[in-house]
Amino acid sequence: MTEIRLYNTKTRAVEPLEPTVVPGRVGMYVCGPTVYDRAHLGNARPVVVFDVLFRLLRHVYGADNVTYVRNFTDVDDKIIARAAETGRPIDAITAETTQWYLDDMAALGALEPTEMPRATAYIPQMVAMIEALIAKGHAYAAEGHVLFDVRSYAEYGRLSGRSVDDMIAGARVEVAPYKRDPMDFVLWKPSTDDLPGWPSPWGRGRPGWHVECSAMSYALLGKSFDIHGGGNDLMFPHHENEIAQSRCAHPEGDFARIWMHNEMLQVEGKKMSKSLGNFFTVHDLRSQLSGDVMRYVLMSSHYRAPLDWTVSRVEEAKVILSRWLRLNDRFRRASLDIPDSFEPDPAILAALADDLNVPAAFTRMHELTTGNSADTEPERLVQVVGNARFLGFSLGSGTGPDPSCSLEVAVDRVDAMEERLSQMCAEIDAARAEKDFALADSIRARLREVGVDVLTTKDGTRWERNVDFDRDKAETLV
RNA sequence: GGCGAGUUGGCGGAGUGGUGACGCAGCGGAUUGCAAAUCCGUGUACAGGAGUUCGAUUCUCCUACUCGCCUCCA
Repeated sequence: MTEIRLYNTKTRAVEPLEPTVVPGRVGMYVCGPTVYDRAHLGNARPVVVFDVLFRLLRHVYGADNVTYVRNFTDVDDKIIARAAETGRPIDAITAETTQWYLDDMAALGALEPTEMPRATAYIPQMVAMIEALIAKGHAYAAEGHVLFDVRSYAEYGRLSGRSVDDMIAGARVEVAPYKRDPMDFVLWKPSTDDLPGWPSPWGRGRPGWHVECSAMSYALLGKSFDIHGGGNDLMFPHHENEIAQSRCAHPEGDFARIWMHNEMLQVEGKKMSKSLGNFFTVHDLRSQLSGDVMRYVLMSSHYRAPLDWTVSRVEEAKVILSRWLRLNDRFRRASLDIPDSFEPDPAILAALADDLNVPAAFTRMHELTTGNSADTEPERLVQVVGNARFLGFSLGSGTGPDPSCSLEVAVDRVDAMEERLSQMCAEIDAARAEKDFALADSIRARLREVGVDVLTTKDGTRWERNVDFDRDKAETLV
């Protein structure tokens, strides 16, 4: 069995994944979105990173032996603020945003996690956890709030390498009169009648930011599980607080054994922000780029290194994806299939198992997709398409500015369109035979326009889609 | 101020104690009506300094610079 090695933030070292909580089974929790707005590119990075890991885990341990939990935080002050701004009900905002998120992440080729719990469905579990923390002397109620007592947990700050005293010295903490220590954080806060709230021993209120993840991971994965992931900006305070809550509420468990953090995404060398005008949502980009191109860019540097999203990288990704797509067209033309027994390339598996070295996996893809190997064409095409799919690329089934339509619908539409494309290639051949190059070029230009490459071969003209293929435009040729 | 990450050829980006991936771009060639695609060929890179070593881009220290977190954030 492939040994998977992962960098553990907790120990600052790469270590083997040893699924021993439940032997042979892996539990993974990744912090999901707070649903109040469209997912941006930065939100997409961890989704893709942990999707690659999820795919690897499913391959190594078997799909039924991997539980991947990614939550939706649907109670939060940002959501309340959004409701106030727009005058819309909170439920409508969270439901809509949740669906947007699922659509956008699917476009990026991300598999749905095994479990996608919503925070509001776990309020009783949160209350129970808070009660346990109070009972064990790790939390206290004050003025309708319940706060976690950071001084009661000696290891507080260990994950992020900070000490409580240092952080207080940093002095950028909110000092509320009801806090025993400035670093204490809120587990529960009171809600006025106009705010979302649930009954609790401390009055009507709502959970603080961090408890939901502790409560949901405990409910779905238990007191110990293998992997916890998220962006490295969550390391402090979010993950630190999760650890404190979970370890104090369930001291008999380990909570997460391996902590993984992806580095931040930047845009053209700067932090993505609305004020800099370099802020992009996945939804925005989907009108210009295929999900595969976005996925490729997001996978093109190691997850623990910063990723700079730039125009030139997008262009480079298009070149690569076009090549893969052309090979995929040949694969389809040859009526090939990926056999059930298909095994991903050993070099790709080894690269991914080595702390998700996706760039090294791409190197192998480059070897498979370039160079002269005409004598092994069918085999090679199966390798290319099989491995690309393993890495989460849809190769055309989701390509084009409208990747959202279902595969089944797409197949029928594509068949009629493909016939037309072949017909146009025949027209080019006829024109060239009569040396009517102007006509041949004009037909070629029309094909290019919809994102189809025209290949001049000894056996006549052929078409292959490139990454700019636009299904809707191609339909107009029929 | 505290904590952390990083600095590899024009660009992107792996990796290694012993002449140094891979991709994009460029250049040359094949092919082509011209292209595109494809194929073949082509690269004086490891921030600076000191040290360890037979030998360092790879280990150690220092300097410079960049970036992130410490506040909502993936």
